[in-house]
Amino acid sequence: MRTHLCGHVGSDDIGATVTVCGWVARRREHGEHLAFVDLRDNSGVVQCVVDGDVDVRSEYVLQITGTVRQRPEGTTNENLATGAVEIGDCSVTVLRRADPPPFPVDARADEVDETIRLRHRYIDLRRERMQRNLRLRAAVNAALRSSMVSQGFVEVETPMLVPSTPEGAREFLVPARREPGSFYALPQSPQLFKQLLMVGGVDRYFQIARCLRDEDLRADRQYEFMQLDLEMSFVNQDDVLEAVGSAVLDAAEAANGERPPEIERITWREAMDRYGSDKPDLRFGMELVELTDLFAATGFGAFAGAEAIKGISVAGAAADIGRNQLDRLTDRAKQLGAKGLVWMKFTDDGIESPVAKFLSEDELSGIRGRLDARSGDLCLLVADEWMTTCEVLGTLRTDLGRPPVHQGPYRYVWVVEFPLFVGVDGQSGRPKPGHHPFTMPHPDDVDLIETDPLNVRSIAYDLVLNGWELGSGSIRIHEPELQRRVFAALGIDDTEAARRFGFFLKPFDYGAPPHGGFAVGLDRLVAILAGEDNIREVIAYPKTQSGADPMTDAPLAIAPDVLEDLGLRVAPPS
RNA sequence: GGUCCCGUGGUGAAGUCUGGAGUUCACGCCGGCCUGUCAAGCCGGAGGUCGCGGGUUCAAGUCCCGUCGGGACCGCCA
Repeated sequence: MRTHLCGHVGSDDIGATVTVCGWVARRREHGEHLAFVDLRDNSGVVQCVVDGDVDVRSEYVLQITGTVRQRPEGTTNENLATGAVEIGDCSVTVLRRADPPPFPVDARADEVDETIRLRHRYIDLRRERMQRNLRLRAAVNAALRSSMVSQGFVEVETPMLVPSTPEGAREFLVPARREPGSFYALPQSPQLFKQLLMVGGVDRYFQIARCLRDEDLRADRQYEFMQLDLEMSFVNQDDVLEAVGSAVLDAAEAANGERPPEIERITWREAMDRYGSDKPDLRFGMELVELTDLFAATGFGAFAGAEAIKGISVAGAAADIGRNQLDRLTDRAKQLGAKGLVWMKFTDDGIESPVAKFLSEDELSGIRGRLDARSGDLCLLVADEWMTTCEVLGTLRTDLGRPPVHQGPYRYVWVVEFPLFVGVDGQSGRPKPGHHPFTMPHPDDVDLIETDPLNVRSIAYDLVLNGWELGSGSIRIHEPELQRRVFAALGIDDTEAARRFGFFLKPFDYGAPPHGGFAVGLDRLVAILAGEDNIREVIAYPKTQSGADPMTDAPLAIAPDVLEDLGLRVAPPS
């Protein structure tokens, strides 16, 4: 139907007769003898000069045949890739008339209510931004797949109808028609299948896998999302990081034409200490500063005996942040679990702070020195348990200092040595698994499993980019004795383990190789590479925060006879 | 489950704090004029349940209560 794509018509084609197809992006009519039609397809826009009486409206679908020619002197359009030429002497075929679109099909739609964009997503997708994002996503996808294949990974598909397991995220359930009352679950990840592929001798598995979790949606979370999922046998942590890292850097290079530097590493403890987050954004400073030792003998009650006292310095913020905002920061700190927030403004006149009078000269000068505070800086201090102090200041750090996601540079970082257990279950009093219960403990800490579980590190690691968690993985336990000890710490005895994980662990007895793996969140990776701060912008048909699709109106009520067939009955609303 | 913000012709906004006629601006749409424009220009026109329901008031887009929808965040996401 066509000889050229609109965006590809150029000076090389001058004199040629071409046929292009596309949508009317804009038209400019100059009476009965002259009109300009900007025709758009996925490659861009080209100006066509048509007779004035052709009935052509916005978004009509046209086939245009004409002759490419240089534009007359002084009429070239620098803002258009094809702006040096135009298609003249056009004959126009209207392939489909179109109603006026509900919103402008150009950059102005960036300001349009997202519900309206999603209701008419097929129109939204015509826009350059959406086309660019979809293509970037496809390029990242292709690069990841190519990288994995070249590294010897085998692409294996795993089922979408899987057994329900009580662990982890809430699952979507699918009724089993042939067995009323029984259900499949949609996989929250291919976790158990990929580990069993290792038992099955696949050695190196990968999949660009769809995962489904029935948890509340966020800017970086959808019910359905994609992961580059992988698992490897006979490997240690370095082998996994190397494989994942080169795939991700290959993809980043494919997306932006520039290969990021090697990915640096930081331990979980250092990330918490310095950035107050297990997903540190390394693009900016404002690091947390250790102050605990300054107050070993303090007379200030709020600081006395605190496990950790830390501070951050917000350069030049003393004048900008008023009392009102400081109160809000204090509220925020309390919401996050801190007992309070101490602020200090360092000015030419000295120190302004509600607690200055409780602190000694040495303490004040110590704070100022450690935080390297200059006149005009605002310092925020928290004294609490170590974890709380770190997390609260880490959140305030990003609240106050974080650049927009599209602002470079890209700072990839591995966060390693996550704790094996995090926190304590309120009911059982037992520690809770940090990653999942099959995660390998750090070899140096194995003896602490029984004596000091909360200080056991694990061979679990995250990949972080500009403060977003891109993915996580671990080396898995493959020996039954070690697995038994970890289960014991979690309060799971042999009977319980067999009941809950038997289908998964029994195969290991037939010969599980040492193995480990990783999963990269594809939507997040693509969003950041595309400069979007919301993964919906890189998903063709995303759902709203309440899980609805304004285009199809899913989810919908189901007819009673269909439910009957599945052996289901809907309970009346309570 | 919770906190905060938003909802006004097809689209984006102003109007809401401090109640007084559906008022205004830009884009789009319809009609007319126009032979070199380019997010064309000029002239004219149409288009509204101010998300929905209730309340206060002589009077509600505006104040109060509820509800629905959207967004950001907390919880949740082993």
